[in-house]
Amino acid sequence: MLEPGLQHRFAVRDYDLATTLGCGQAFRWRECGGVWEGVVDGRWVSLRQPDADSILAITAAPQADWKWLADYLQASVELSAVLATFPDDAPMRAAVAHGRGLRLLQQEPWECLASFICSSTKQIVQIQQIIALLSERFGEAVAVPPGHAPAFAFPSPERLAAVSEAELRACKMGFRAPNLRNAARQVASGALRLVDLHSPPCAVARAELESLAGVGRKIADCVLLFAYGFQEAFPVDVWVMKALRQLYFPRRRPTSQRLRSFSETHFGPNAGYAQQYLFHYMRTRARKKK
DNA sequence: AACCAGGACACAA
DNA sequence: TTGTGTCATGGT
Repeated sequence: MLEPGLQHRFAVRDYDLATTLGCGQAFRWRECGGVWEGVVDGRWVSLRQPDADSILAITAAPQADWKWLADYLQASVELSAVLATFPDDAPMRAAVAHGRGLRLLQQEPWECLASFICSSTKQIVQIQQIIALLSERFGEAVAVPPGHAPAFAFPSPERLAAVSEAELRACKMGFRAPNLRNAARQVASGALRLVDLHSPPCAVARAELESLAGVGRKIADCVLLFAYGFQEAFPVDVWVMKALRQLYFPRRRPTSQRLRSFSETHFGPNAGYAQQYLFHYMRTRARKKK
């Protein structure tokens, strides 16, 4: 039996852990035989879902409380209430049926911002590789179970601000390196205060993020949605663009203006959540028809 | 072996 | 306002 404090059971409903951790919103999870290992807020953690009603967490160090992980997993969010706000149309029904139990996580803002700065025109497996290299090389070692391979926290903005562009490029991020370095400097210096982006309206927080080089509408929306919980943020990447064109405007040629206004009005107050279902659907449905 | 990937940006028309 | 080239790297 494990020491008390090293394990915890979260009671969940309508929660699919594998889909949630593997759907491309977070990049630090590795799955092995149904067990997912990752580092959240500098804590090594392994997760598994033995049955529909529970998620079991194991950590390497005793936890006084588990709020940090409950918040990250959004375990107490009533998913049915979210789904009820989605438009009742054929594409959305198909996407929801395909991604049962998919949840949005609540990630740490700096890690989320840095990760998505590295994400542009990269496949998810490559993003995972970049983030793994960054963490191994520049992150602090964290406590792991006895005999377990070492694990590392996501590197702080202060640490990354002190890393050379060449060292960042060596993590395979290519032309994104100067953008990450600049963002780290802005955050480390206090010029950009990420903690202050929780309070203002979404559009104001978005403008702050977009002031960074290499951060446009899409990456800003990912951070607004995945880290700050702005449910109206609707990141449009190549897959979601494909969903809009193929599923909602087949055999038409909508202007980009039209697509934008459509995506801003059609999906309701939890548009960002709906977006993640469309993204996952387009990316993983049978044989990934391109 | 081409084509594409959770883009952003400067610049052209 | 919309279209095109560029950036770096590797999966499919």
